[in-house]
Amino acid sequence: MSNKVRVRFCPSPTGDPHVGMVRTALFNWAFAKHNNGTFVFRIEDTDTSRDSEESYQALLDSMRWLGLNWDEGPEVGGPFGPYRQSERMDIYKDVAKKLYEKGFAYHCYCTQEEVEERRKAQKEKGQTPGYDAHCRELTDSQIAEFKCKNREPVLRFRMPSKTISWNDLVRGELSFKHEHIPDYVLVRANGDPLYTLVNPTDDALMEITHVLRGEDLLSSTPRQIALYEAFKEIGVGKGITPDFGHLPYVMGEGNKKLSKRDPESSLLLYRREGFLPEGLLNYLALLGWSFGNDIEFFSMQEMADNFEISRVSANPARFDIKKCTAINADWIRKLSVPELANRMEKQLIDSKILPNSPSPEQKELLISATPLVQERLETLSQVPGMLSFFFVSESEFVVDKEDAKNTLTQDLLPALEKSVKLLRDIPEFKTQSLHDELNKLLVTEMGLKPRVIFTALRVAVTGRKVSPPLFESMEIMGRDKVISRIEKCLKK
RNA sequence: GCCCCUGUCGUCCAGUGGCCUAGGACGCCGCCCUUUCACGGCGGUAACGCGGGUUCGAAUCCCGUCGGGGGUACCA
Repeated sequence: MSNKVRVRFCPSPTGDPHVGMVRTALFNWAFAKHNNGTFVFRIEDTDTSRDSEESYQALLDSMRWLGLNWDEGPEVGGPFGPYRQSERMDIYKDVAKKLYEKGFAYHCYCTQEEVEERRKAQKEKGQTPGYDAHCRELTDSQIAEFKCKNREPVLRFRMPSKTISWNDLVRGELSFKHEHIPDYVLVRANGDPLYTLVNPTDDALMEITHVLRGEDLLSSTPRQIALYEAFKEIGVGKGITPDFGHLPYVMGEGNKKLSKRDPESSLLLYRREGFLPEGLLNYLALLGWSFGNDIEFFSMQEMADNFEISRVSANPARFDIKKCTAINADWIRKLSVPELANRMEKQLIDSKILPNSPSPEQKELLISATPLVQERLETLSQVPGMLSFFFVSESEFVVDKEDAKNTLTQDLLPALEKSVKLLRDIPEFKTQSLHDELNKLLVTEMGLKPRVIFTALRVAVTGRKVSPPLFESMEIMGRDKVISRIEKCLKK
């Protein structure tokens, strides 16, 4: 069991969770499940200036909403905890010390300005800019001199002079020459450990075997691999370097990476807009991965069963809201009626159309209305607009002005009057007989166009041109409500 | 500038030397169904960035070129 797959998802709690992040989490999750491995959830909150408790909570909440359950991590625990980096500072301090003592890292006294200036000079000469190893071999007297100037050193990693290559899980063989990977900072002058140190440290300590992360981390991989080799020497972790796989970007409109700042990248937005976690995840899975056949509609479990990392594409994918919506609509249609009704209920409560605890009658009404809208919903946010007419009281009910224009016209009033009479007398207030009788009266006898008169009735009864099927809606509402609404129109 | 990644319909994905006159999905257009809108059904639209090779044969291999993205931090 020692070669068990262990992967991690390790976001920073800064700002709202976004869809690119979800995609990364999903692929890690699927990879873990597929390989019967462990999915570790770790919080990288070492940057106190940017992290917030609020984001942290939003992160956990989002992961739970999506159903991306973790085997180890916050609130779940596990043998490698704690899983929040802010609680692991002593560990990093210790690793940094070992690195320094064994000569894998050194103190660098250069100021940021000095480094920047030399970088500029390198650029002008057409060289790869980067730290020039200035402080690699300082003498004691040089160090003493810096100390006199009250300079606090940063801790820099001593990159080995060799080409570093690895077989990327999604991109294949990759290699970087040592002159392009300068010595980099592990610990700030003020003592704060950086991502460059804490991320590999925790991966090593948590015995992570596969690192699946965004393409943006691609260029930092060689330095991490070198760090792992040092870890092996100083006994941090089990001495294994994980396999790396770099996932392509999720792009927004145009050609830019979907960043946290883009509103359309916020997971919360999609949640608010009434996307189902199933639908969103299904769509995100398609961004960079496929079964290899033409199947595009699948559950997370099916994805996990079939997830091959080698099938992940390396090219960036644009997030297409239209397709995401289409898949979401498929998922809505796939839900069972009680399940959909349940989710719609939440939506209706949130938009104040239903009270916090709906009455049994309201619940029943919702259940019977659900099949009528199931195939016309794309997102849950459309529910209130489509169903409110069922629930509002007669005094609150209003006909949409725009929709009434050109549909509820003067010349149709006689027909509506006759309809009311018919509705009052019809023995069976059921879909079929309503359809038959109204059709007979209005179309056959009065010679009206079905399209015209039924649209008028629809607007009168539901308040909208677009609504659940008319006769079904009438049956569900019941005789009194239907008649009262038509009469209301007649009075005007 | 330097380094790295990447390049098939508008978008996402399929395609790893002949099954490709390039397939599916979303979008868009048209038709059918129909009491509106949808749903569903049917059909259409539309792509291998470019130039050289290699080969009997290339979207698939090689070289070049152009384009897109990222990195080049005491960010991640």
